[in-house]
Amino acid sequence: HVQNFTDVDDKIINTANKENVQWHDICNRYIDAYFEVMDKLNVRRAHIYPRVSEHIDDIIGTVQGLLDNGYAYVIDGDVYYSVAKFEGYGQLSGRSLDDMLAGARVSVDDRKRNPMDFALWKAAKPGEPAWESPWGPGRPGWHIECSTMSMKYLGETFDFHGGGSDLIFPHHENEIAQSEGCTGCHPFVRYWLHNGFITVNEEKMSKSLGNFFMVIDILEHYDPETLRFFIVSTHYRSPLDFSDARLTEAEKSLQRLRQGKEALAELQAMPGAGPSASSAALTGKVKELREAFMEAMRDDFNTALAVSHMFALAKEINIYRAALADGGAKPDGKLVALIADVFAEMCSVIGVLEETKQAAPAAAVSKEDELMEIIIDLRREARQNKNYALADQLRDRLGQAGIALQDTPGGVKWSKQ
RNA sequence: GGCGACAUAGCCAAGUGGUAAGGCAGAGGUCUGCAAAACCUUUAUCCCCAGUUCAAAUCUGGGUGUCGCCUCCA
Repeated sequence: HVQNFTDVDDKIINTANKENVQWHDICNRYIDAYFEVMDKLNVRRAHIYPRVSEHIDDIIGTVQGLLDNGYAYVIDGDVYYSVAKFEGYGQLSGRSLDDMLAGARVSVDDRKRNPMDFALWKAAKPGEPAWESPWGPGRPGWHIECSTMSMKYLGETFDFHGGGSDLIFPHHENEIAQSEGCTGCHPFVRYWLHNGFITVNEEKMSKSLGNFFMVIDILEHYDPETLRFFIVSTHYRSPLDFSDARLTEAEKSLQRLRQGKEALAELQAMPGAGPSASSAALTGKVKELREAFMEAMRDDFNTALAVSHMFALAKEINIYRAALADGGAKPDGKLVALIADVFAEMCSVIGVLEETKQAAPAAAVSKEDELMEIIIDLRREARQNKNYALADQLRDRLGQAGIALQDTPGGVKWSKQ
């Protein structure tokens, strides 16, 4: 699982110039914040996080390959991709070059052979970071990095490529053209996974519309688990409308599963007995629910359907417990163990109500540890208040003192260098 | 204007040919001194019109509505 960071782009450069800091400081700030939030949401880490700035040579290699194969041309230190040369251009987004030109509202750069041609390499401008290349100093275009880095770590063809559905055109379309044009290998990607938008009041959440809010802000009002459950409650391809009412609803739904888990804990605490006719029937039912859950997940990650089987399991637990209470009987020990396994497995797949990780045995906490904890807390608070200057300052000064901070799934860790 | 997606109960949301999962809210019930909490039960014929089929929410055509892409955001 590879997830890349675009740490070279116009917005970063502009922000760095405005704040009079290095562009990579801006990147580190946001990458840190990203990890912090994803960890809270219980999002598992990818295996590799490549950055554009660390793969310039690879990117130059891809551009050169496209030039060699006749898919690209150089103009004044810029390198452009010639879309007309790539036969399958438009296939992913279901539009032809003619369609695009008919509806185009793009201002035409008459140096380009075709209005739809896009930049692979941009000649350097004053005040911008630049790298040497065979075409002069410059920086990568906006699509090439994804082709280069994904293929470097995953191969010329790989199984899944994700991204928002707004990236289908032109970004993913261009990725295909670049990758297949360079390698001659088809397909570049076997399955595309395009997620729907988060909307606010039925409108796409975006920076340009100004109607966005940040996860860190939402987490001031809702548990990370609630937010996660809310997101999972609909299929990933569908749009998801954000509102307090929806989140409150998710919170209540999740509460129902928590109750089921508590009822299960009660059953586990009771002395077990052997199987009975009714427990045999329930055992079959539980196995069916497990299979149905897995089948839903196998079918293009149908989380909404999968979750419904969790509710069904919770209901069975409640009914079983109630029946035992009425009759004063003991639960079937093997059945209870099965239910616990299945429930835990479902929770693990969905990423909610997981068993809290066994806390490390309370080792002697040194004064140093305590102090660092205070500093890390302060930095977290600064970030939450969007005081990034202070947060960065804290990190930098620790760095000067030879102490490195690192984001990990368990929180921020520190180490002496 | 070009291209595409979607339209299911009060709300959210599964379901790609065979008589509509689930959650929230609502209603009824169990429990409780009352109440709350919790649990159980319960609530739709699938935007409109026409067509294909023994059979359609699911396929086809037309209409209406909503959203998205067509931007150096990647």
